[in-house]
Amino acid sequence: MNIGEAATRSGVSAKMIRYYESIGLITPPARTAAQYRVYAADDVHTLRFVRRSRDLGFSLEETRELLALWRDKSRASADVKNLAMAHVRELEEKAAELKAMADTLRHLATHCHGDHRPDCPILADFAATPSAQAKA
Amino acid sequence: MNIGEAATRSGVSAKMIRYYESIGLITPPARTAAQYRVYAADDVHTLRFVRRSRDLGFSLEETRELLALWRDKSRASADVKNLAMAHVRELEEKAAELKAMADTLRHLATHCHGDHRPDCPILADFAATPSAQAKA
DNA sequence: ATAAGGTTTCCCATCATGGGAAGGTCAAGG
DNA sequence: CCTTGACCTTCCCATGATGGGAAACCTTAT
Repeated sequence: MNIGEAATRSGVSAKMIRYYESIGLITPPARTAAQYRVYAADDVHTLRFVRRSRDLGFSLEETRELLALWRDKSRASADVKNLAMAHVRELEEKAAELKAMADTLRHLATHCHGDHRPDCPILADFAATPSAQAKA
Repeated sequence: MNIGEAATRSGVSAKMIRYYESIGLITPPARTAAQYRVYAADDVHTLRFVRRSRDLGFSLEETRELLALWRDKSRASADVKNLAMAHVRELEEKAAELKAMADTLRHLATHCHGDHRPDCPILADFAATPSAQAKA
């Protein structure tokens, strides 16, 4: 199948498939006489794997490791679990950070009248010295 | 004061100060005969404002709007509040997304032995067809 | 034969930040 | 007066993952 079909089937854009190939994440497929890339069903599996990994927030470098583990039939499941749990912690940290920002801002907003008057504690906080600021 | 001192006092790197100037976020300061940028105390306030805005997850474009509102003494606080609350919702959405990813992954990991054996439901899920996957 | 649509490579843009080079400047101390 | 070191200047490049688009080529169906 051509790259377009592989893209549709895997949910990875053709643009990204070429990019993944260029950085060595996936192996270059065969080519037709006219240089068209030709993919097999198995390549679509790999692409779906990558897609899934990306959807779960793994970077391409992490995805590369996961792919290697996936292909290594003799790897220990502990290796996979460690990588996954480390990632879980990162995700949870980032989520907590965003939540903290939202909480700070929401708190500031509750003290803002939100009417036609100009004075607003949100901007006042932004302009204040760091020591006097609401904690993020 | 020179850019270095402004950077230290505001918590914005000299590199970023120059960048903010280049994109018109902040106004170009005066220069010495030798082309050194000269900042006033007020410029440091502005930089701190930007820093604070960034720390709370606003993009530079959003920061630009906030700065404009800050400087516009006649703006309605409702405008600020609307902008802030829209951002709060964005932050909370992103946080929820990350949390969902973490939950999915954590769930998959609980079913992974995490020992020397090779079989691992995490990778199995990654390789599965989308319809059969744990929900993110 | 021609048109439509797929494919190729290549370059550019995003967003916010950092790194580093090559060169100019300033202040302190010998 | 000159050197040294710490600043400053501009300019270019890199990141990470993705998209946009151009110019050229291929394929397939009419």
